Amino acid sequence: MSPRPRKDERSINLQEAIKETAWQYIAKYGAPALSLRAIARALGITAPAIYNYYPDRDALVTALIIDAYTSFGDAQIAARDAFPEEDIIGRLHAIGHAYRRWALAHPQRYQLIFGTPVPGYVAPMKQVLPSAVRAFGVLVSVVEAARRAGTLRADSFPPIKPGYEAALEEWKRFSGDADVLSLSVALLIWARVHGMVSLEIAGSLPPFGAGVDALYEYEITSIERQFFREGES
Amino acid sequence: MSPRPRKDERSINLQEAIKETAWQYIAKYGAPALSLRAIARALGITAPAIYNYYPDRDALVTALIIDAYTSFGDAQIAARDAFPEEDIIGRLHAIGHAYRRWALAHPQRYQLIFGTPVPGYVAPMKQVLPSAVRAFGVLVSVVEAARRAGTLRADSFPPIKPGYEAALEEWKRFSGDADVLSLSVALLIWARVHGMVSLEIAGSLPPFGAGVDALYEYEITSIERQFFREGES
DNA sequence: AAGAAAAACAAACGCTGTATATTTACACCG
DNA sequence: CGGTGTAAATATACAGCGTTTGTTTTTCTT
Repeated sequence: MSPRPRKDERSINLQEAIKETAWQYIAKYGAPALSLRAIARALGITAPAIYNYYPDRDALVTALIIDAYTSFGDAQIAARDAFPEEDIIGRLHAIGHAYRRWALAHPQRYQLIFGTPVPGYVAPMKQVLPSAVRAFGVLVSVVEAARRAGTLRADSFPPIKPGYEAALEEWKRFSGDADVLSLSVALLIWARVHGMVSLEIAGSLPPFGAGVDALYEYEITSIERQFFREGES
Repeated sequence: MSPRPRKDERSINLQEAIKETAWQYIAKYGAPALSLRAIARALGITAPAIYNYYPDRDALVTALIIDAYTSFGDAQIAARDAFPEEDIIGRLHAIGHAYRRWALAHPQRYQLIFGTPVPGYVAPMKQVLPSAVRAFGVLVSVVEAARRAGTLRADSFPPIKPGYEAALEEWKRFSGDADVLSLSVALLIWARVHGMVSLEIAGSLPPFGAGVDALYEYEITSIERQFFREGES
């Protein structure tokens, strides 16, 4: 009846060790090649033993995705907080470049998050959403700060259909009770950045070489010019 | 010594039938779940028989991707040619919406093209590039037409590093010998459109409902306003 | 008719995720 | 201190996968 904690050291370590080994394999051979048996082999255990820590492969993938989102969010939070609260353009710039830098540094993680890396897998929103919202809430918070400061240039922004406030509760919690407008603008910015980064990671871009840097920088500043007024300093 | 054409009817039919069945399976269960054995089962043949038509699964996937690109390109060409050559904004608008319409109508094909749908698969550029270039050459051609007409607003566009002309030969063939500037602008537009569409298809967008339509329309017109001057009519 | 080549097949190999049943080892309680 | 319950790891097994190999059937050319 009473849940009996075992030695607890090895157990928890194994749970983490499984994820760690999984990351190594993903980094080496790509996310879709993830194999429970290979992980078990590397850890010196048998494949079914993993089922003591994750009910099935999808659960492991979910855990990996959450970890990836957390790392992704950390990177963006750090980038944002490197600039003072009032320097909205500075924060935006930093976030945009941190986004690409993280994605290029961990392309497999990025594809694990946004791609369809595993055959039958669909991410369970309930578990993933919090960490995802935390990561994208960073951008939302800065946009919202601009809106509050009156430097958000979004007069002609299309009115988004109402009636989905409930679904966005979680977003608001992590982004300082952002307005729906800020959320929409952030969404569009996110889409632009994701578009370029995902194409670059997938190798779908022509061999522009170092030119991609310039193109990305141009896109970031385009976004800033389109949506943000200079703050009165 | 002499290559002997067989009855040719059944053979070619089977080659096409394999692709057709593959599409049905992809539509039903998604691209990553593609299985040679399942295809063979549906066709009433054995799995190794497929190897007479495609050397391995990757070759089949490549053929499918090329077909998808062709269909994708057809849709964009049709959209463009529905407007007269001088109506550049009209053509851009049509292409943009045709892009999303095709992607939403064939999400699996879209992910097959841009995602990493099959475990160990990497698309062989040599075979895929022509059909890919044909599809994106449509946008490039319209941007180039604007440049020639003097309505392309890209003064502040970043200078892309030179030295990659050779790699872009193919692009030029399909886009009316487009200038490098047109190519770069088209690339940025493509990235923006792809960003929003890919997020929508992946289900990563919040449940904006019909609001996505408005958001997409806004993004399209934003692109037009940023990069294109009204033609003197 | 004879020979060559293409197409299909049957069987097998090694791999995968997963289910089941069994053994081992630890933690607690009387 | 010994018994007991539970968690963790195991061995075994199943069905499915892509692919290889060797063999047989079919079909066309000469």
